Amino acid sequence: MIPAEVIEKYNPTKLKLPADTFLFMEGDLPRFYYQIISGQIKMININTDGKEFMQGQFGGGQSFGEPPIFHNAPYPASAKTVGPTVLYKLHRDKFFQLLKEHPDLHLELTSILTKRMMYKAMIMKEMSNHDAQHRILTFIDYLKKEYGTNNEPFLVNLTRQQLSNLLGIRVETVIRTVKQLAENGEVELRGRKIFR
Amino acid sequence: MIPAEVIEKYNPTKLKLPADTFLFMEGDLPRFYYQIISGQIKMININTDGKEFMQGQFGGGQSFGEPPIFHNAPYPASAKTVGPTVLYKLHRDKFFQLLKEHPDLHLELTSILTKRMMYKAMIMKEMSNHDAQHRILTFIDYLKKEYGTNNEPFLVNLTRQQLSNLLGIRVETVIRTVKQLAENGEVELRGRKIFR
DNA sequence: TTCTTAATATGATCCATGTCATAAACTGAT
DNA sequence: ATCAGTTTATGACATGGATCATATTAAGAA
Repeated sequence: MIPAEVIEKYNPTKLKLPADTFLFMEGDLPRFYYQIISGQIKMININTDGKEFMQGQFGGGQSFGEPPIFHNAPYPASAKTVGPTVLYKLHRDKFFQLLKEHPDLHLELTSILTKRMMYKAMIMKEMSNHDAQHRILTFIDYLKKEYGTNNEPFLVNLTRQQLSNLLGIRVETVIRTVKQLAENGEVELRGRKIFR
Repeated sequence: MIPAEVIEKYNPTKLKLPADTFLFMEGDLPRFYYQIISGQIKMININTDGKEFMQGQFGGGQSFGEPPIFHNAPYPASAKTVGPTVLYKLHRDKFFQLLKEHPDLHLELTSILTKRMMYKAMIMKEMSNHDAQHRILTFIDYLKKEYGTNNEPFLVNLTRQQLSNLLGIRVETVIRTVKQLAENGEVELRGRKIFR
């Protein structure tokens, strides 16, 4: 999001992390702005019973975990690398300075944050709807609208396990519900891949 | 949020609405920035079965419904007045101009948006936790931390119906669960009022 | 005050999803 | 090619919250 040549003027640290490593934990206080150079980060909550709920996932060029920086509030979720990941780590003070000196980038950040808010609003709405078919279908439609091209059958490039983590539904339920959706003709299964 | 003297330089309209009036509906495209002068607005989703889920509620001085403006995306929820409400209505183009000309207010907006994001993250986490007691208790603790003073017993100034709408739990369940929480000693009931 | 509406309350019943167990299919690493 | 870990799959069963019905209490309007 922040161009490399800009962020590097503010003396960020570069961080290299192996796969499946926690960068920070839910409850930690934020001190840095993070931006991914390569790799992926997921923000997750772990329930009391050890089940994972994914708040979001971010890849190359994307930043994450900004909201608590603005309030010195504890992180609402933990950040974990998905694969080997390299990222910029910029102290919050410098981050604020950067925003101040680059109004255009500040506006871009606002744009990104509002997009994530709309995503969260959608998920919350679906979660308040206790119908698994509806939840999964709406989510797939969101993905299609967001990442799909034209009217081609759209490949849902997520495992059932991931859908489970993203929607807060148990994986067995996802498996059975996807099967139902295929029987209804709402989605198409090619092998195990889900299309819509 | 935006001081009256600033916003008025951008020629906003003033809108007076009676109670229980929809300002815009889920799915509508956004054209204006809204800021409440007096009264209250709630942002809600209505499920297929007519049940209401509240995304947020806003009062005097607060703005709402900004995220879609940044993307020309449909509102993820409807806005409805709670009581008689007066608000500023500013065209999006002028709103962006205002942000550009007032970096301090832009930063304040970012701060407000990130706070709401953290709220949503918390609710999502709780919603992925299928335990009613936990959900209600965590929510009350959030309110206490946010609005409570010191260590005084904190009055949860919401009806069980409102808790139901905010958490996506049926009102009967809220009633029964609050009763359980009182029996556990987790909350105190004075009459029907909930304290913690 | 009276009327109307919303909130609270409680019991009975239902059912979709969670839970648990087990196994096969797949994937990636060594 | 082999092994370990993950994903998908399926059945049996349990259960917490949803639903439905009904009644009481409280709050706000006329």
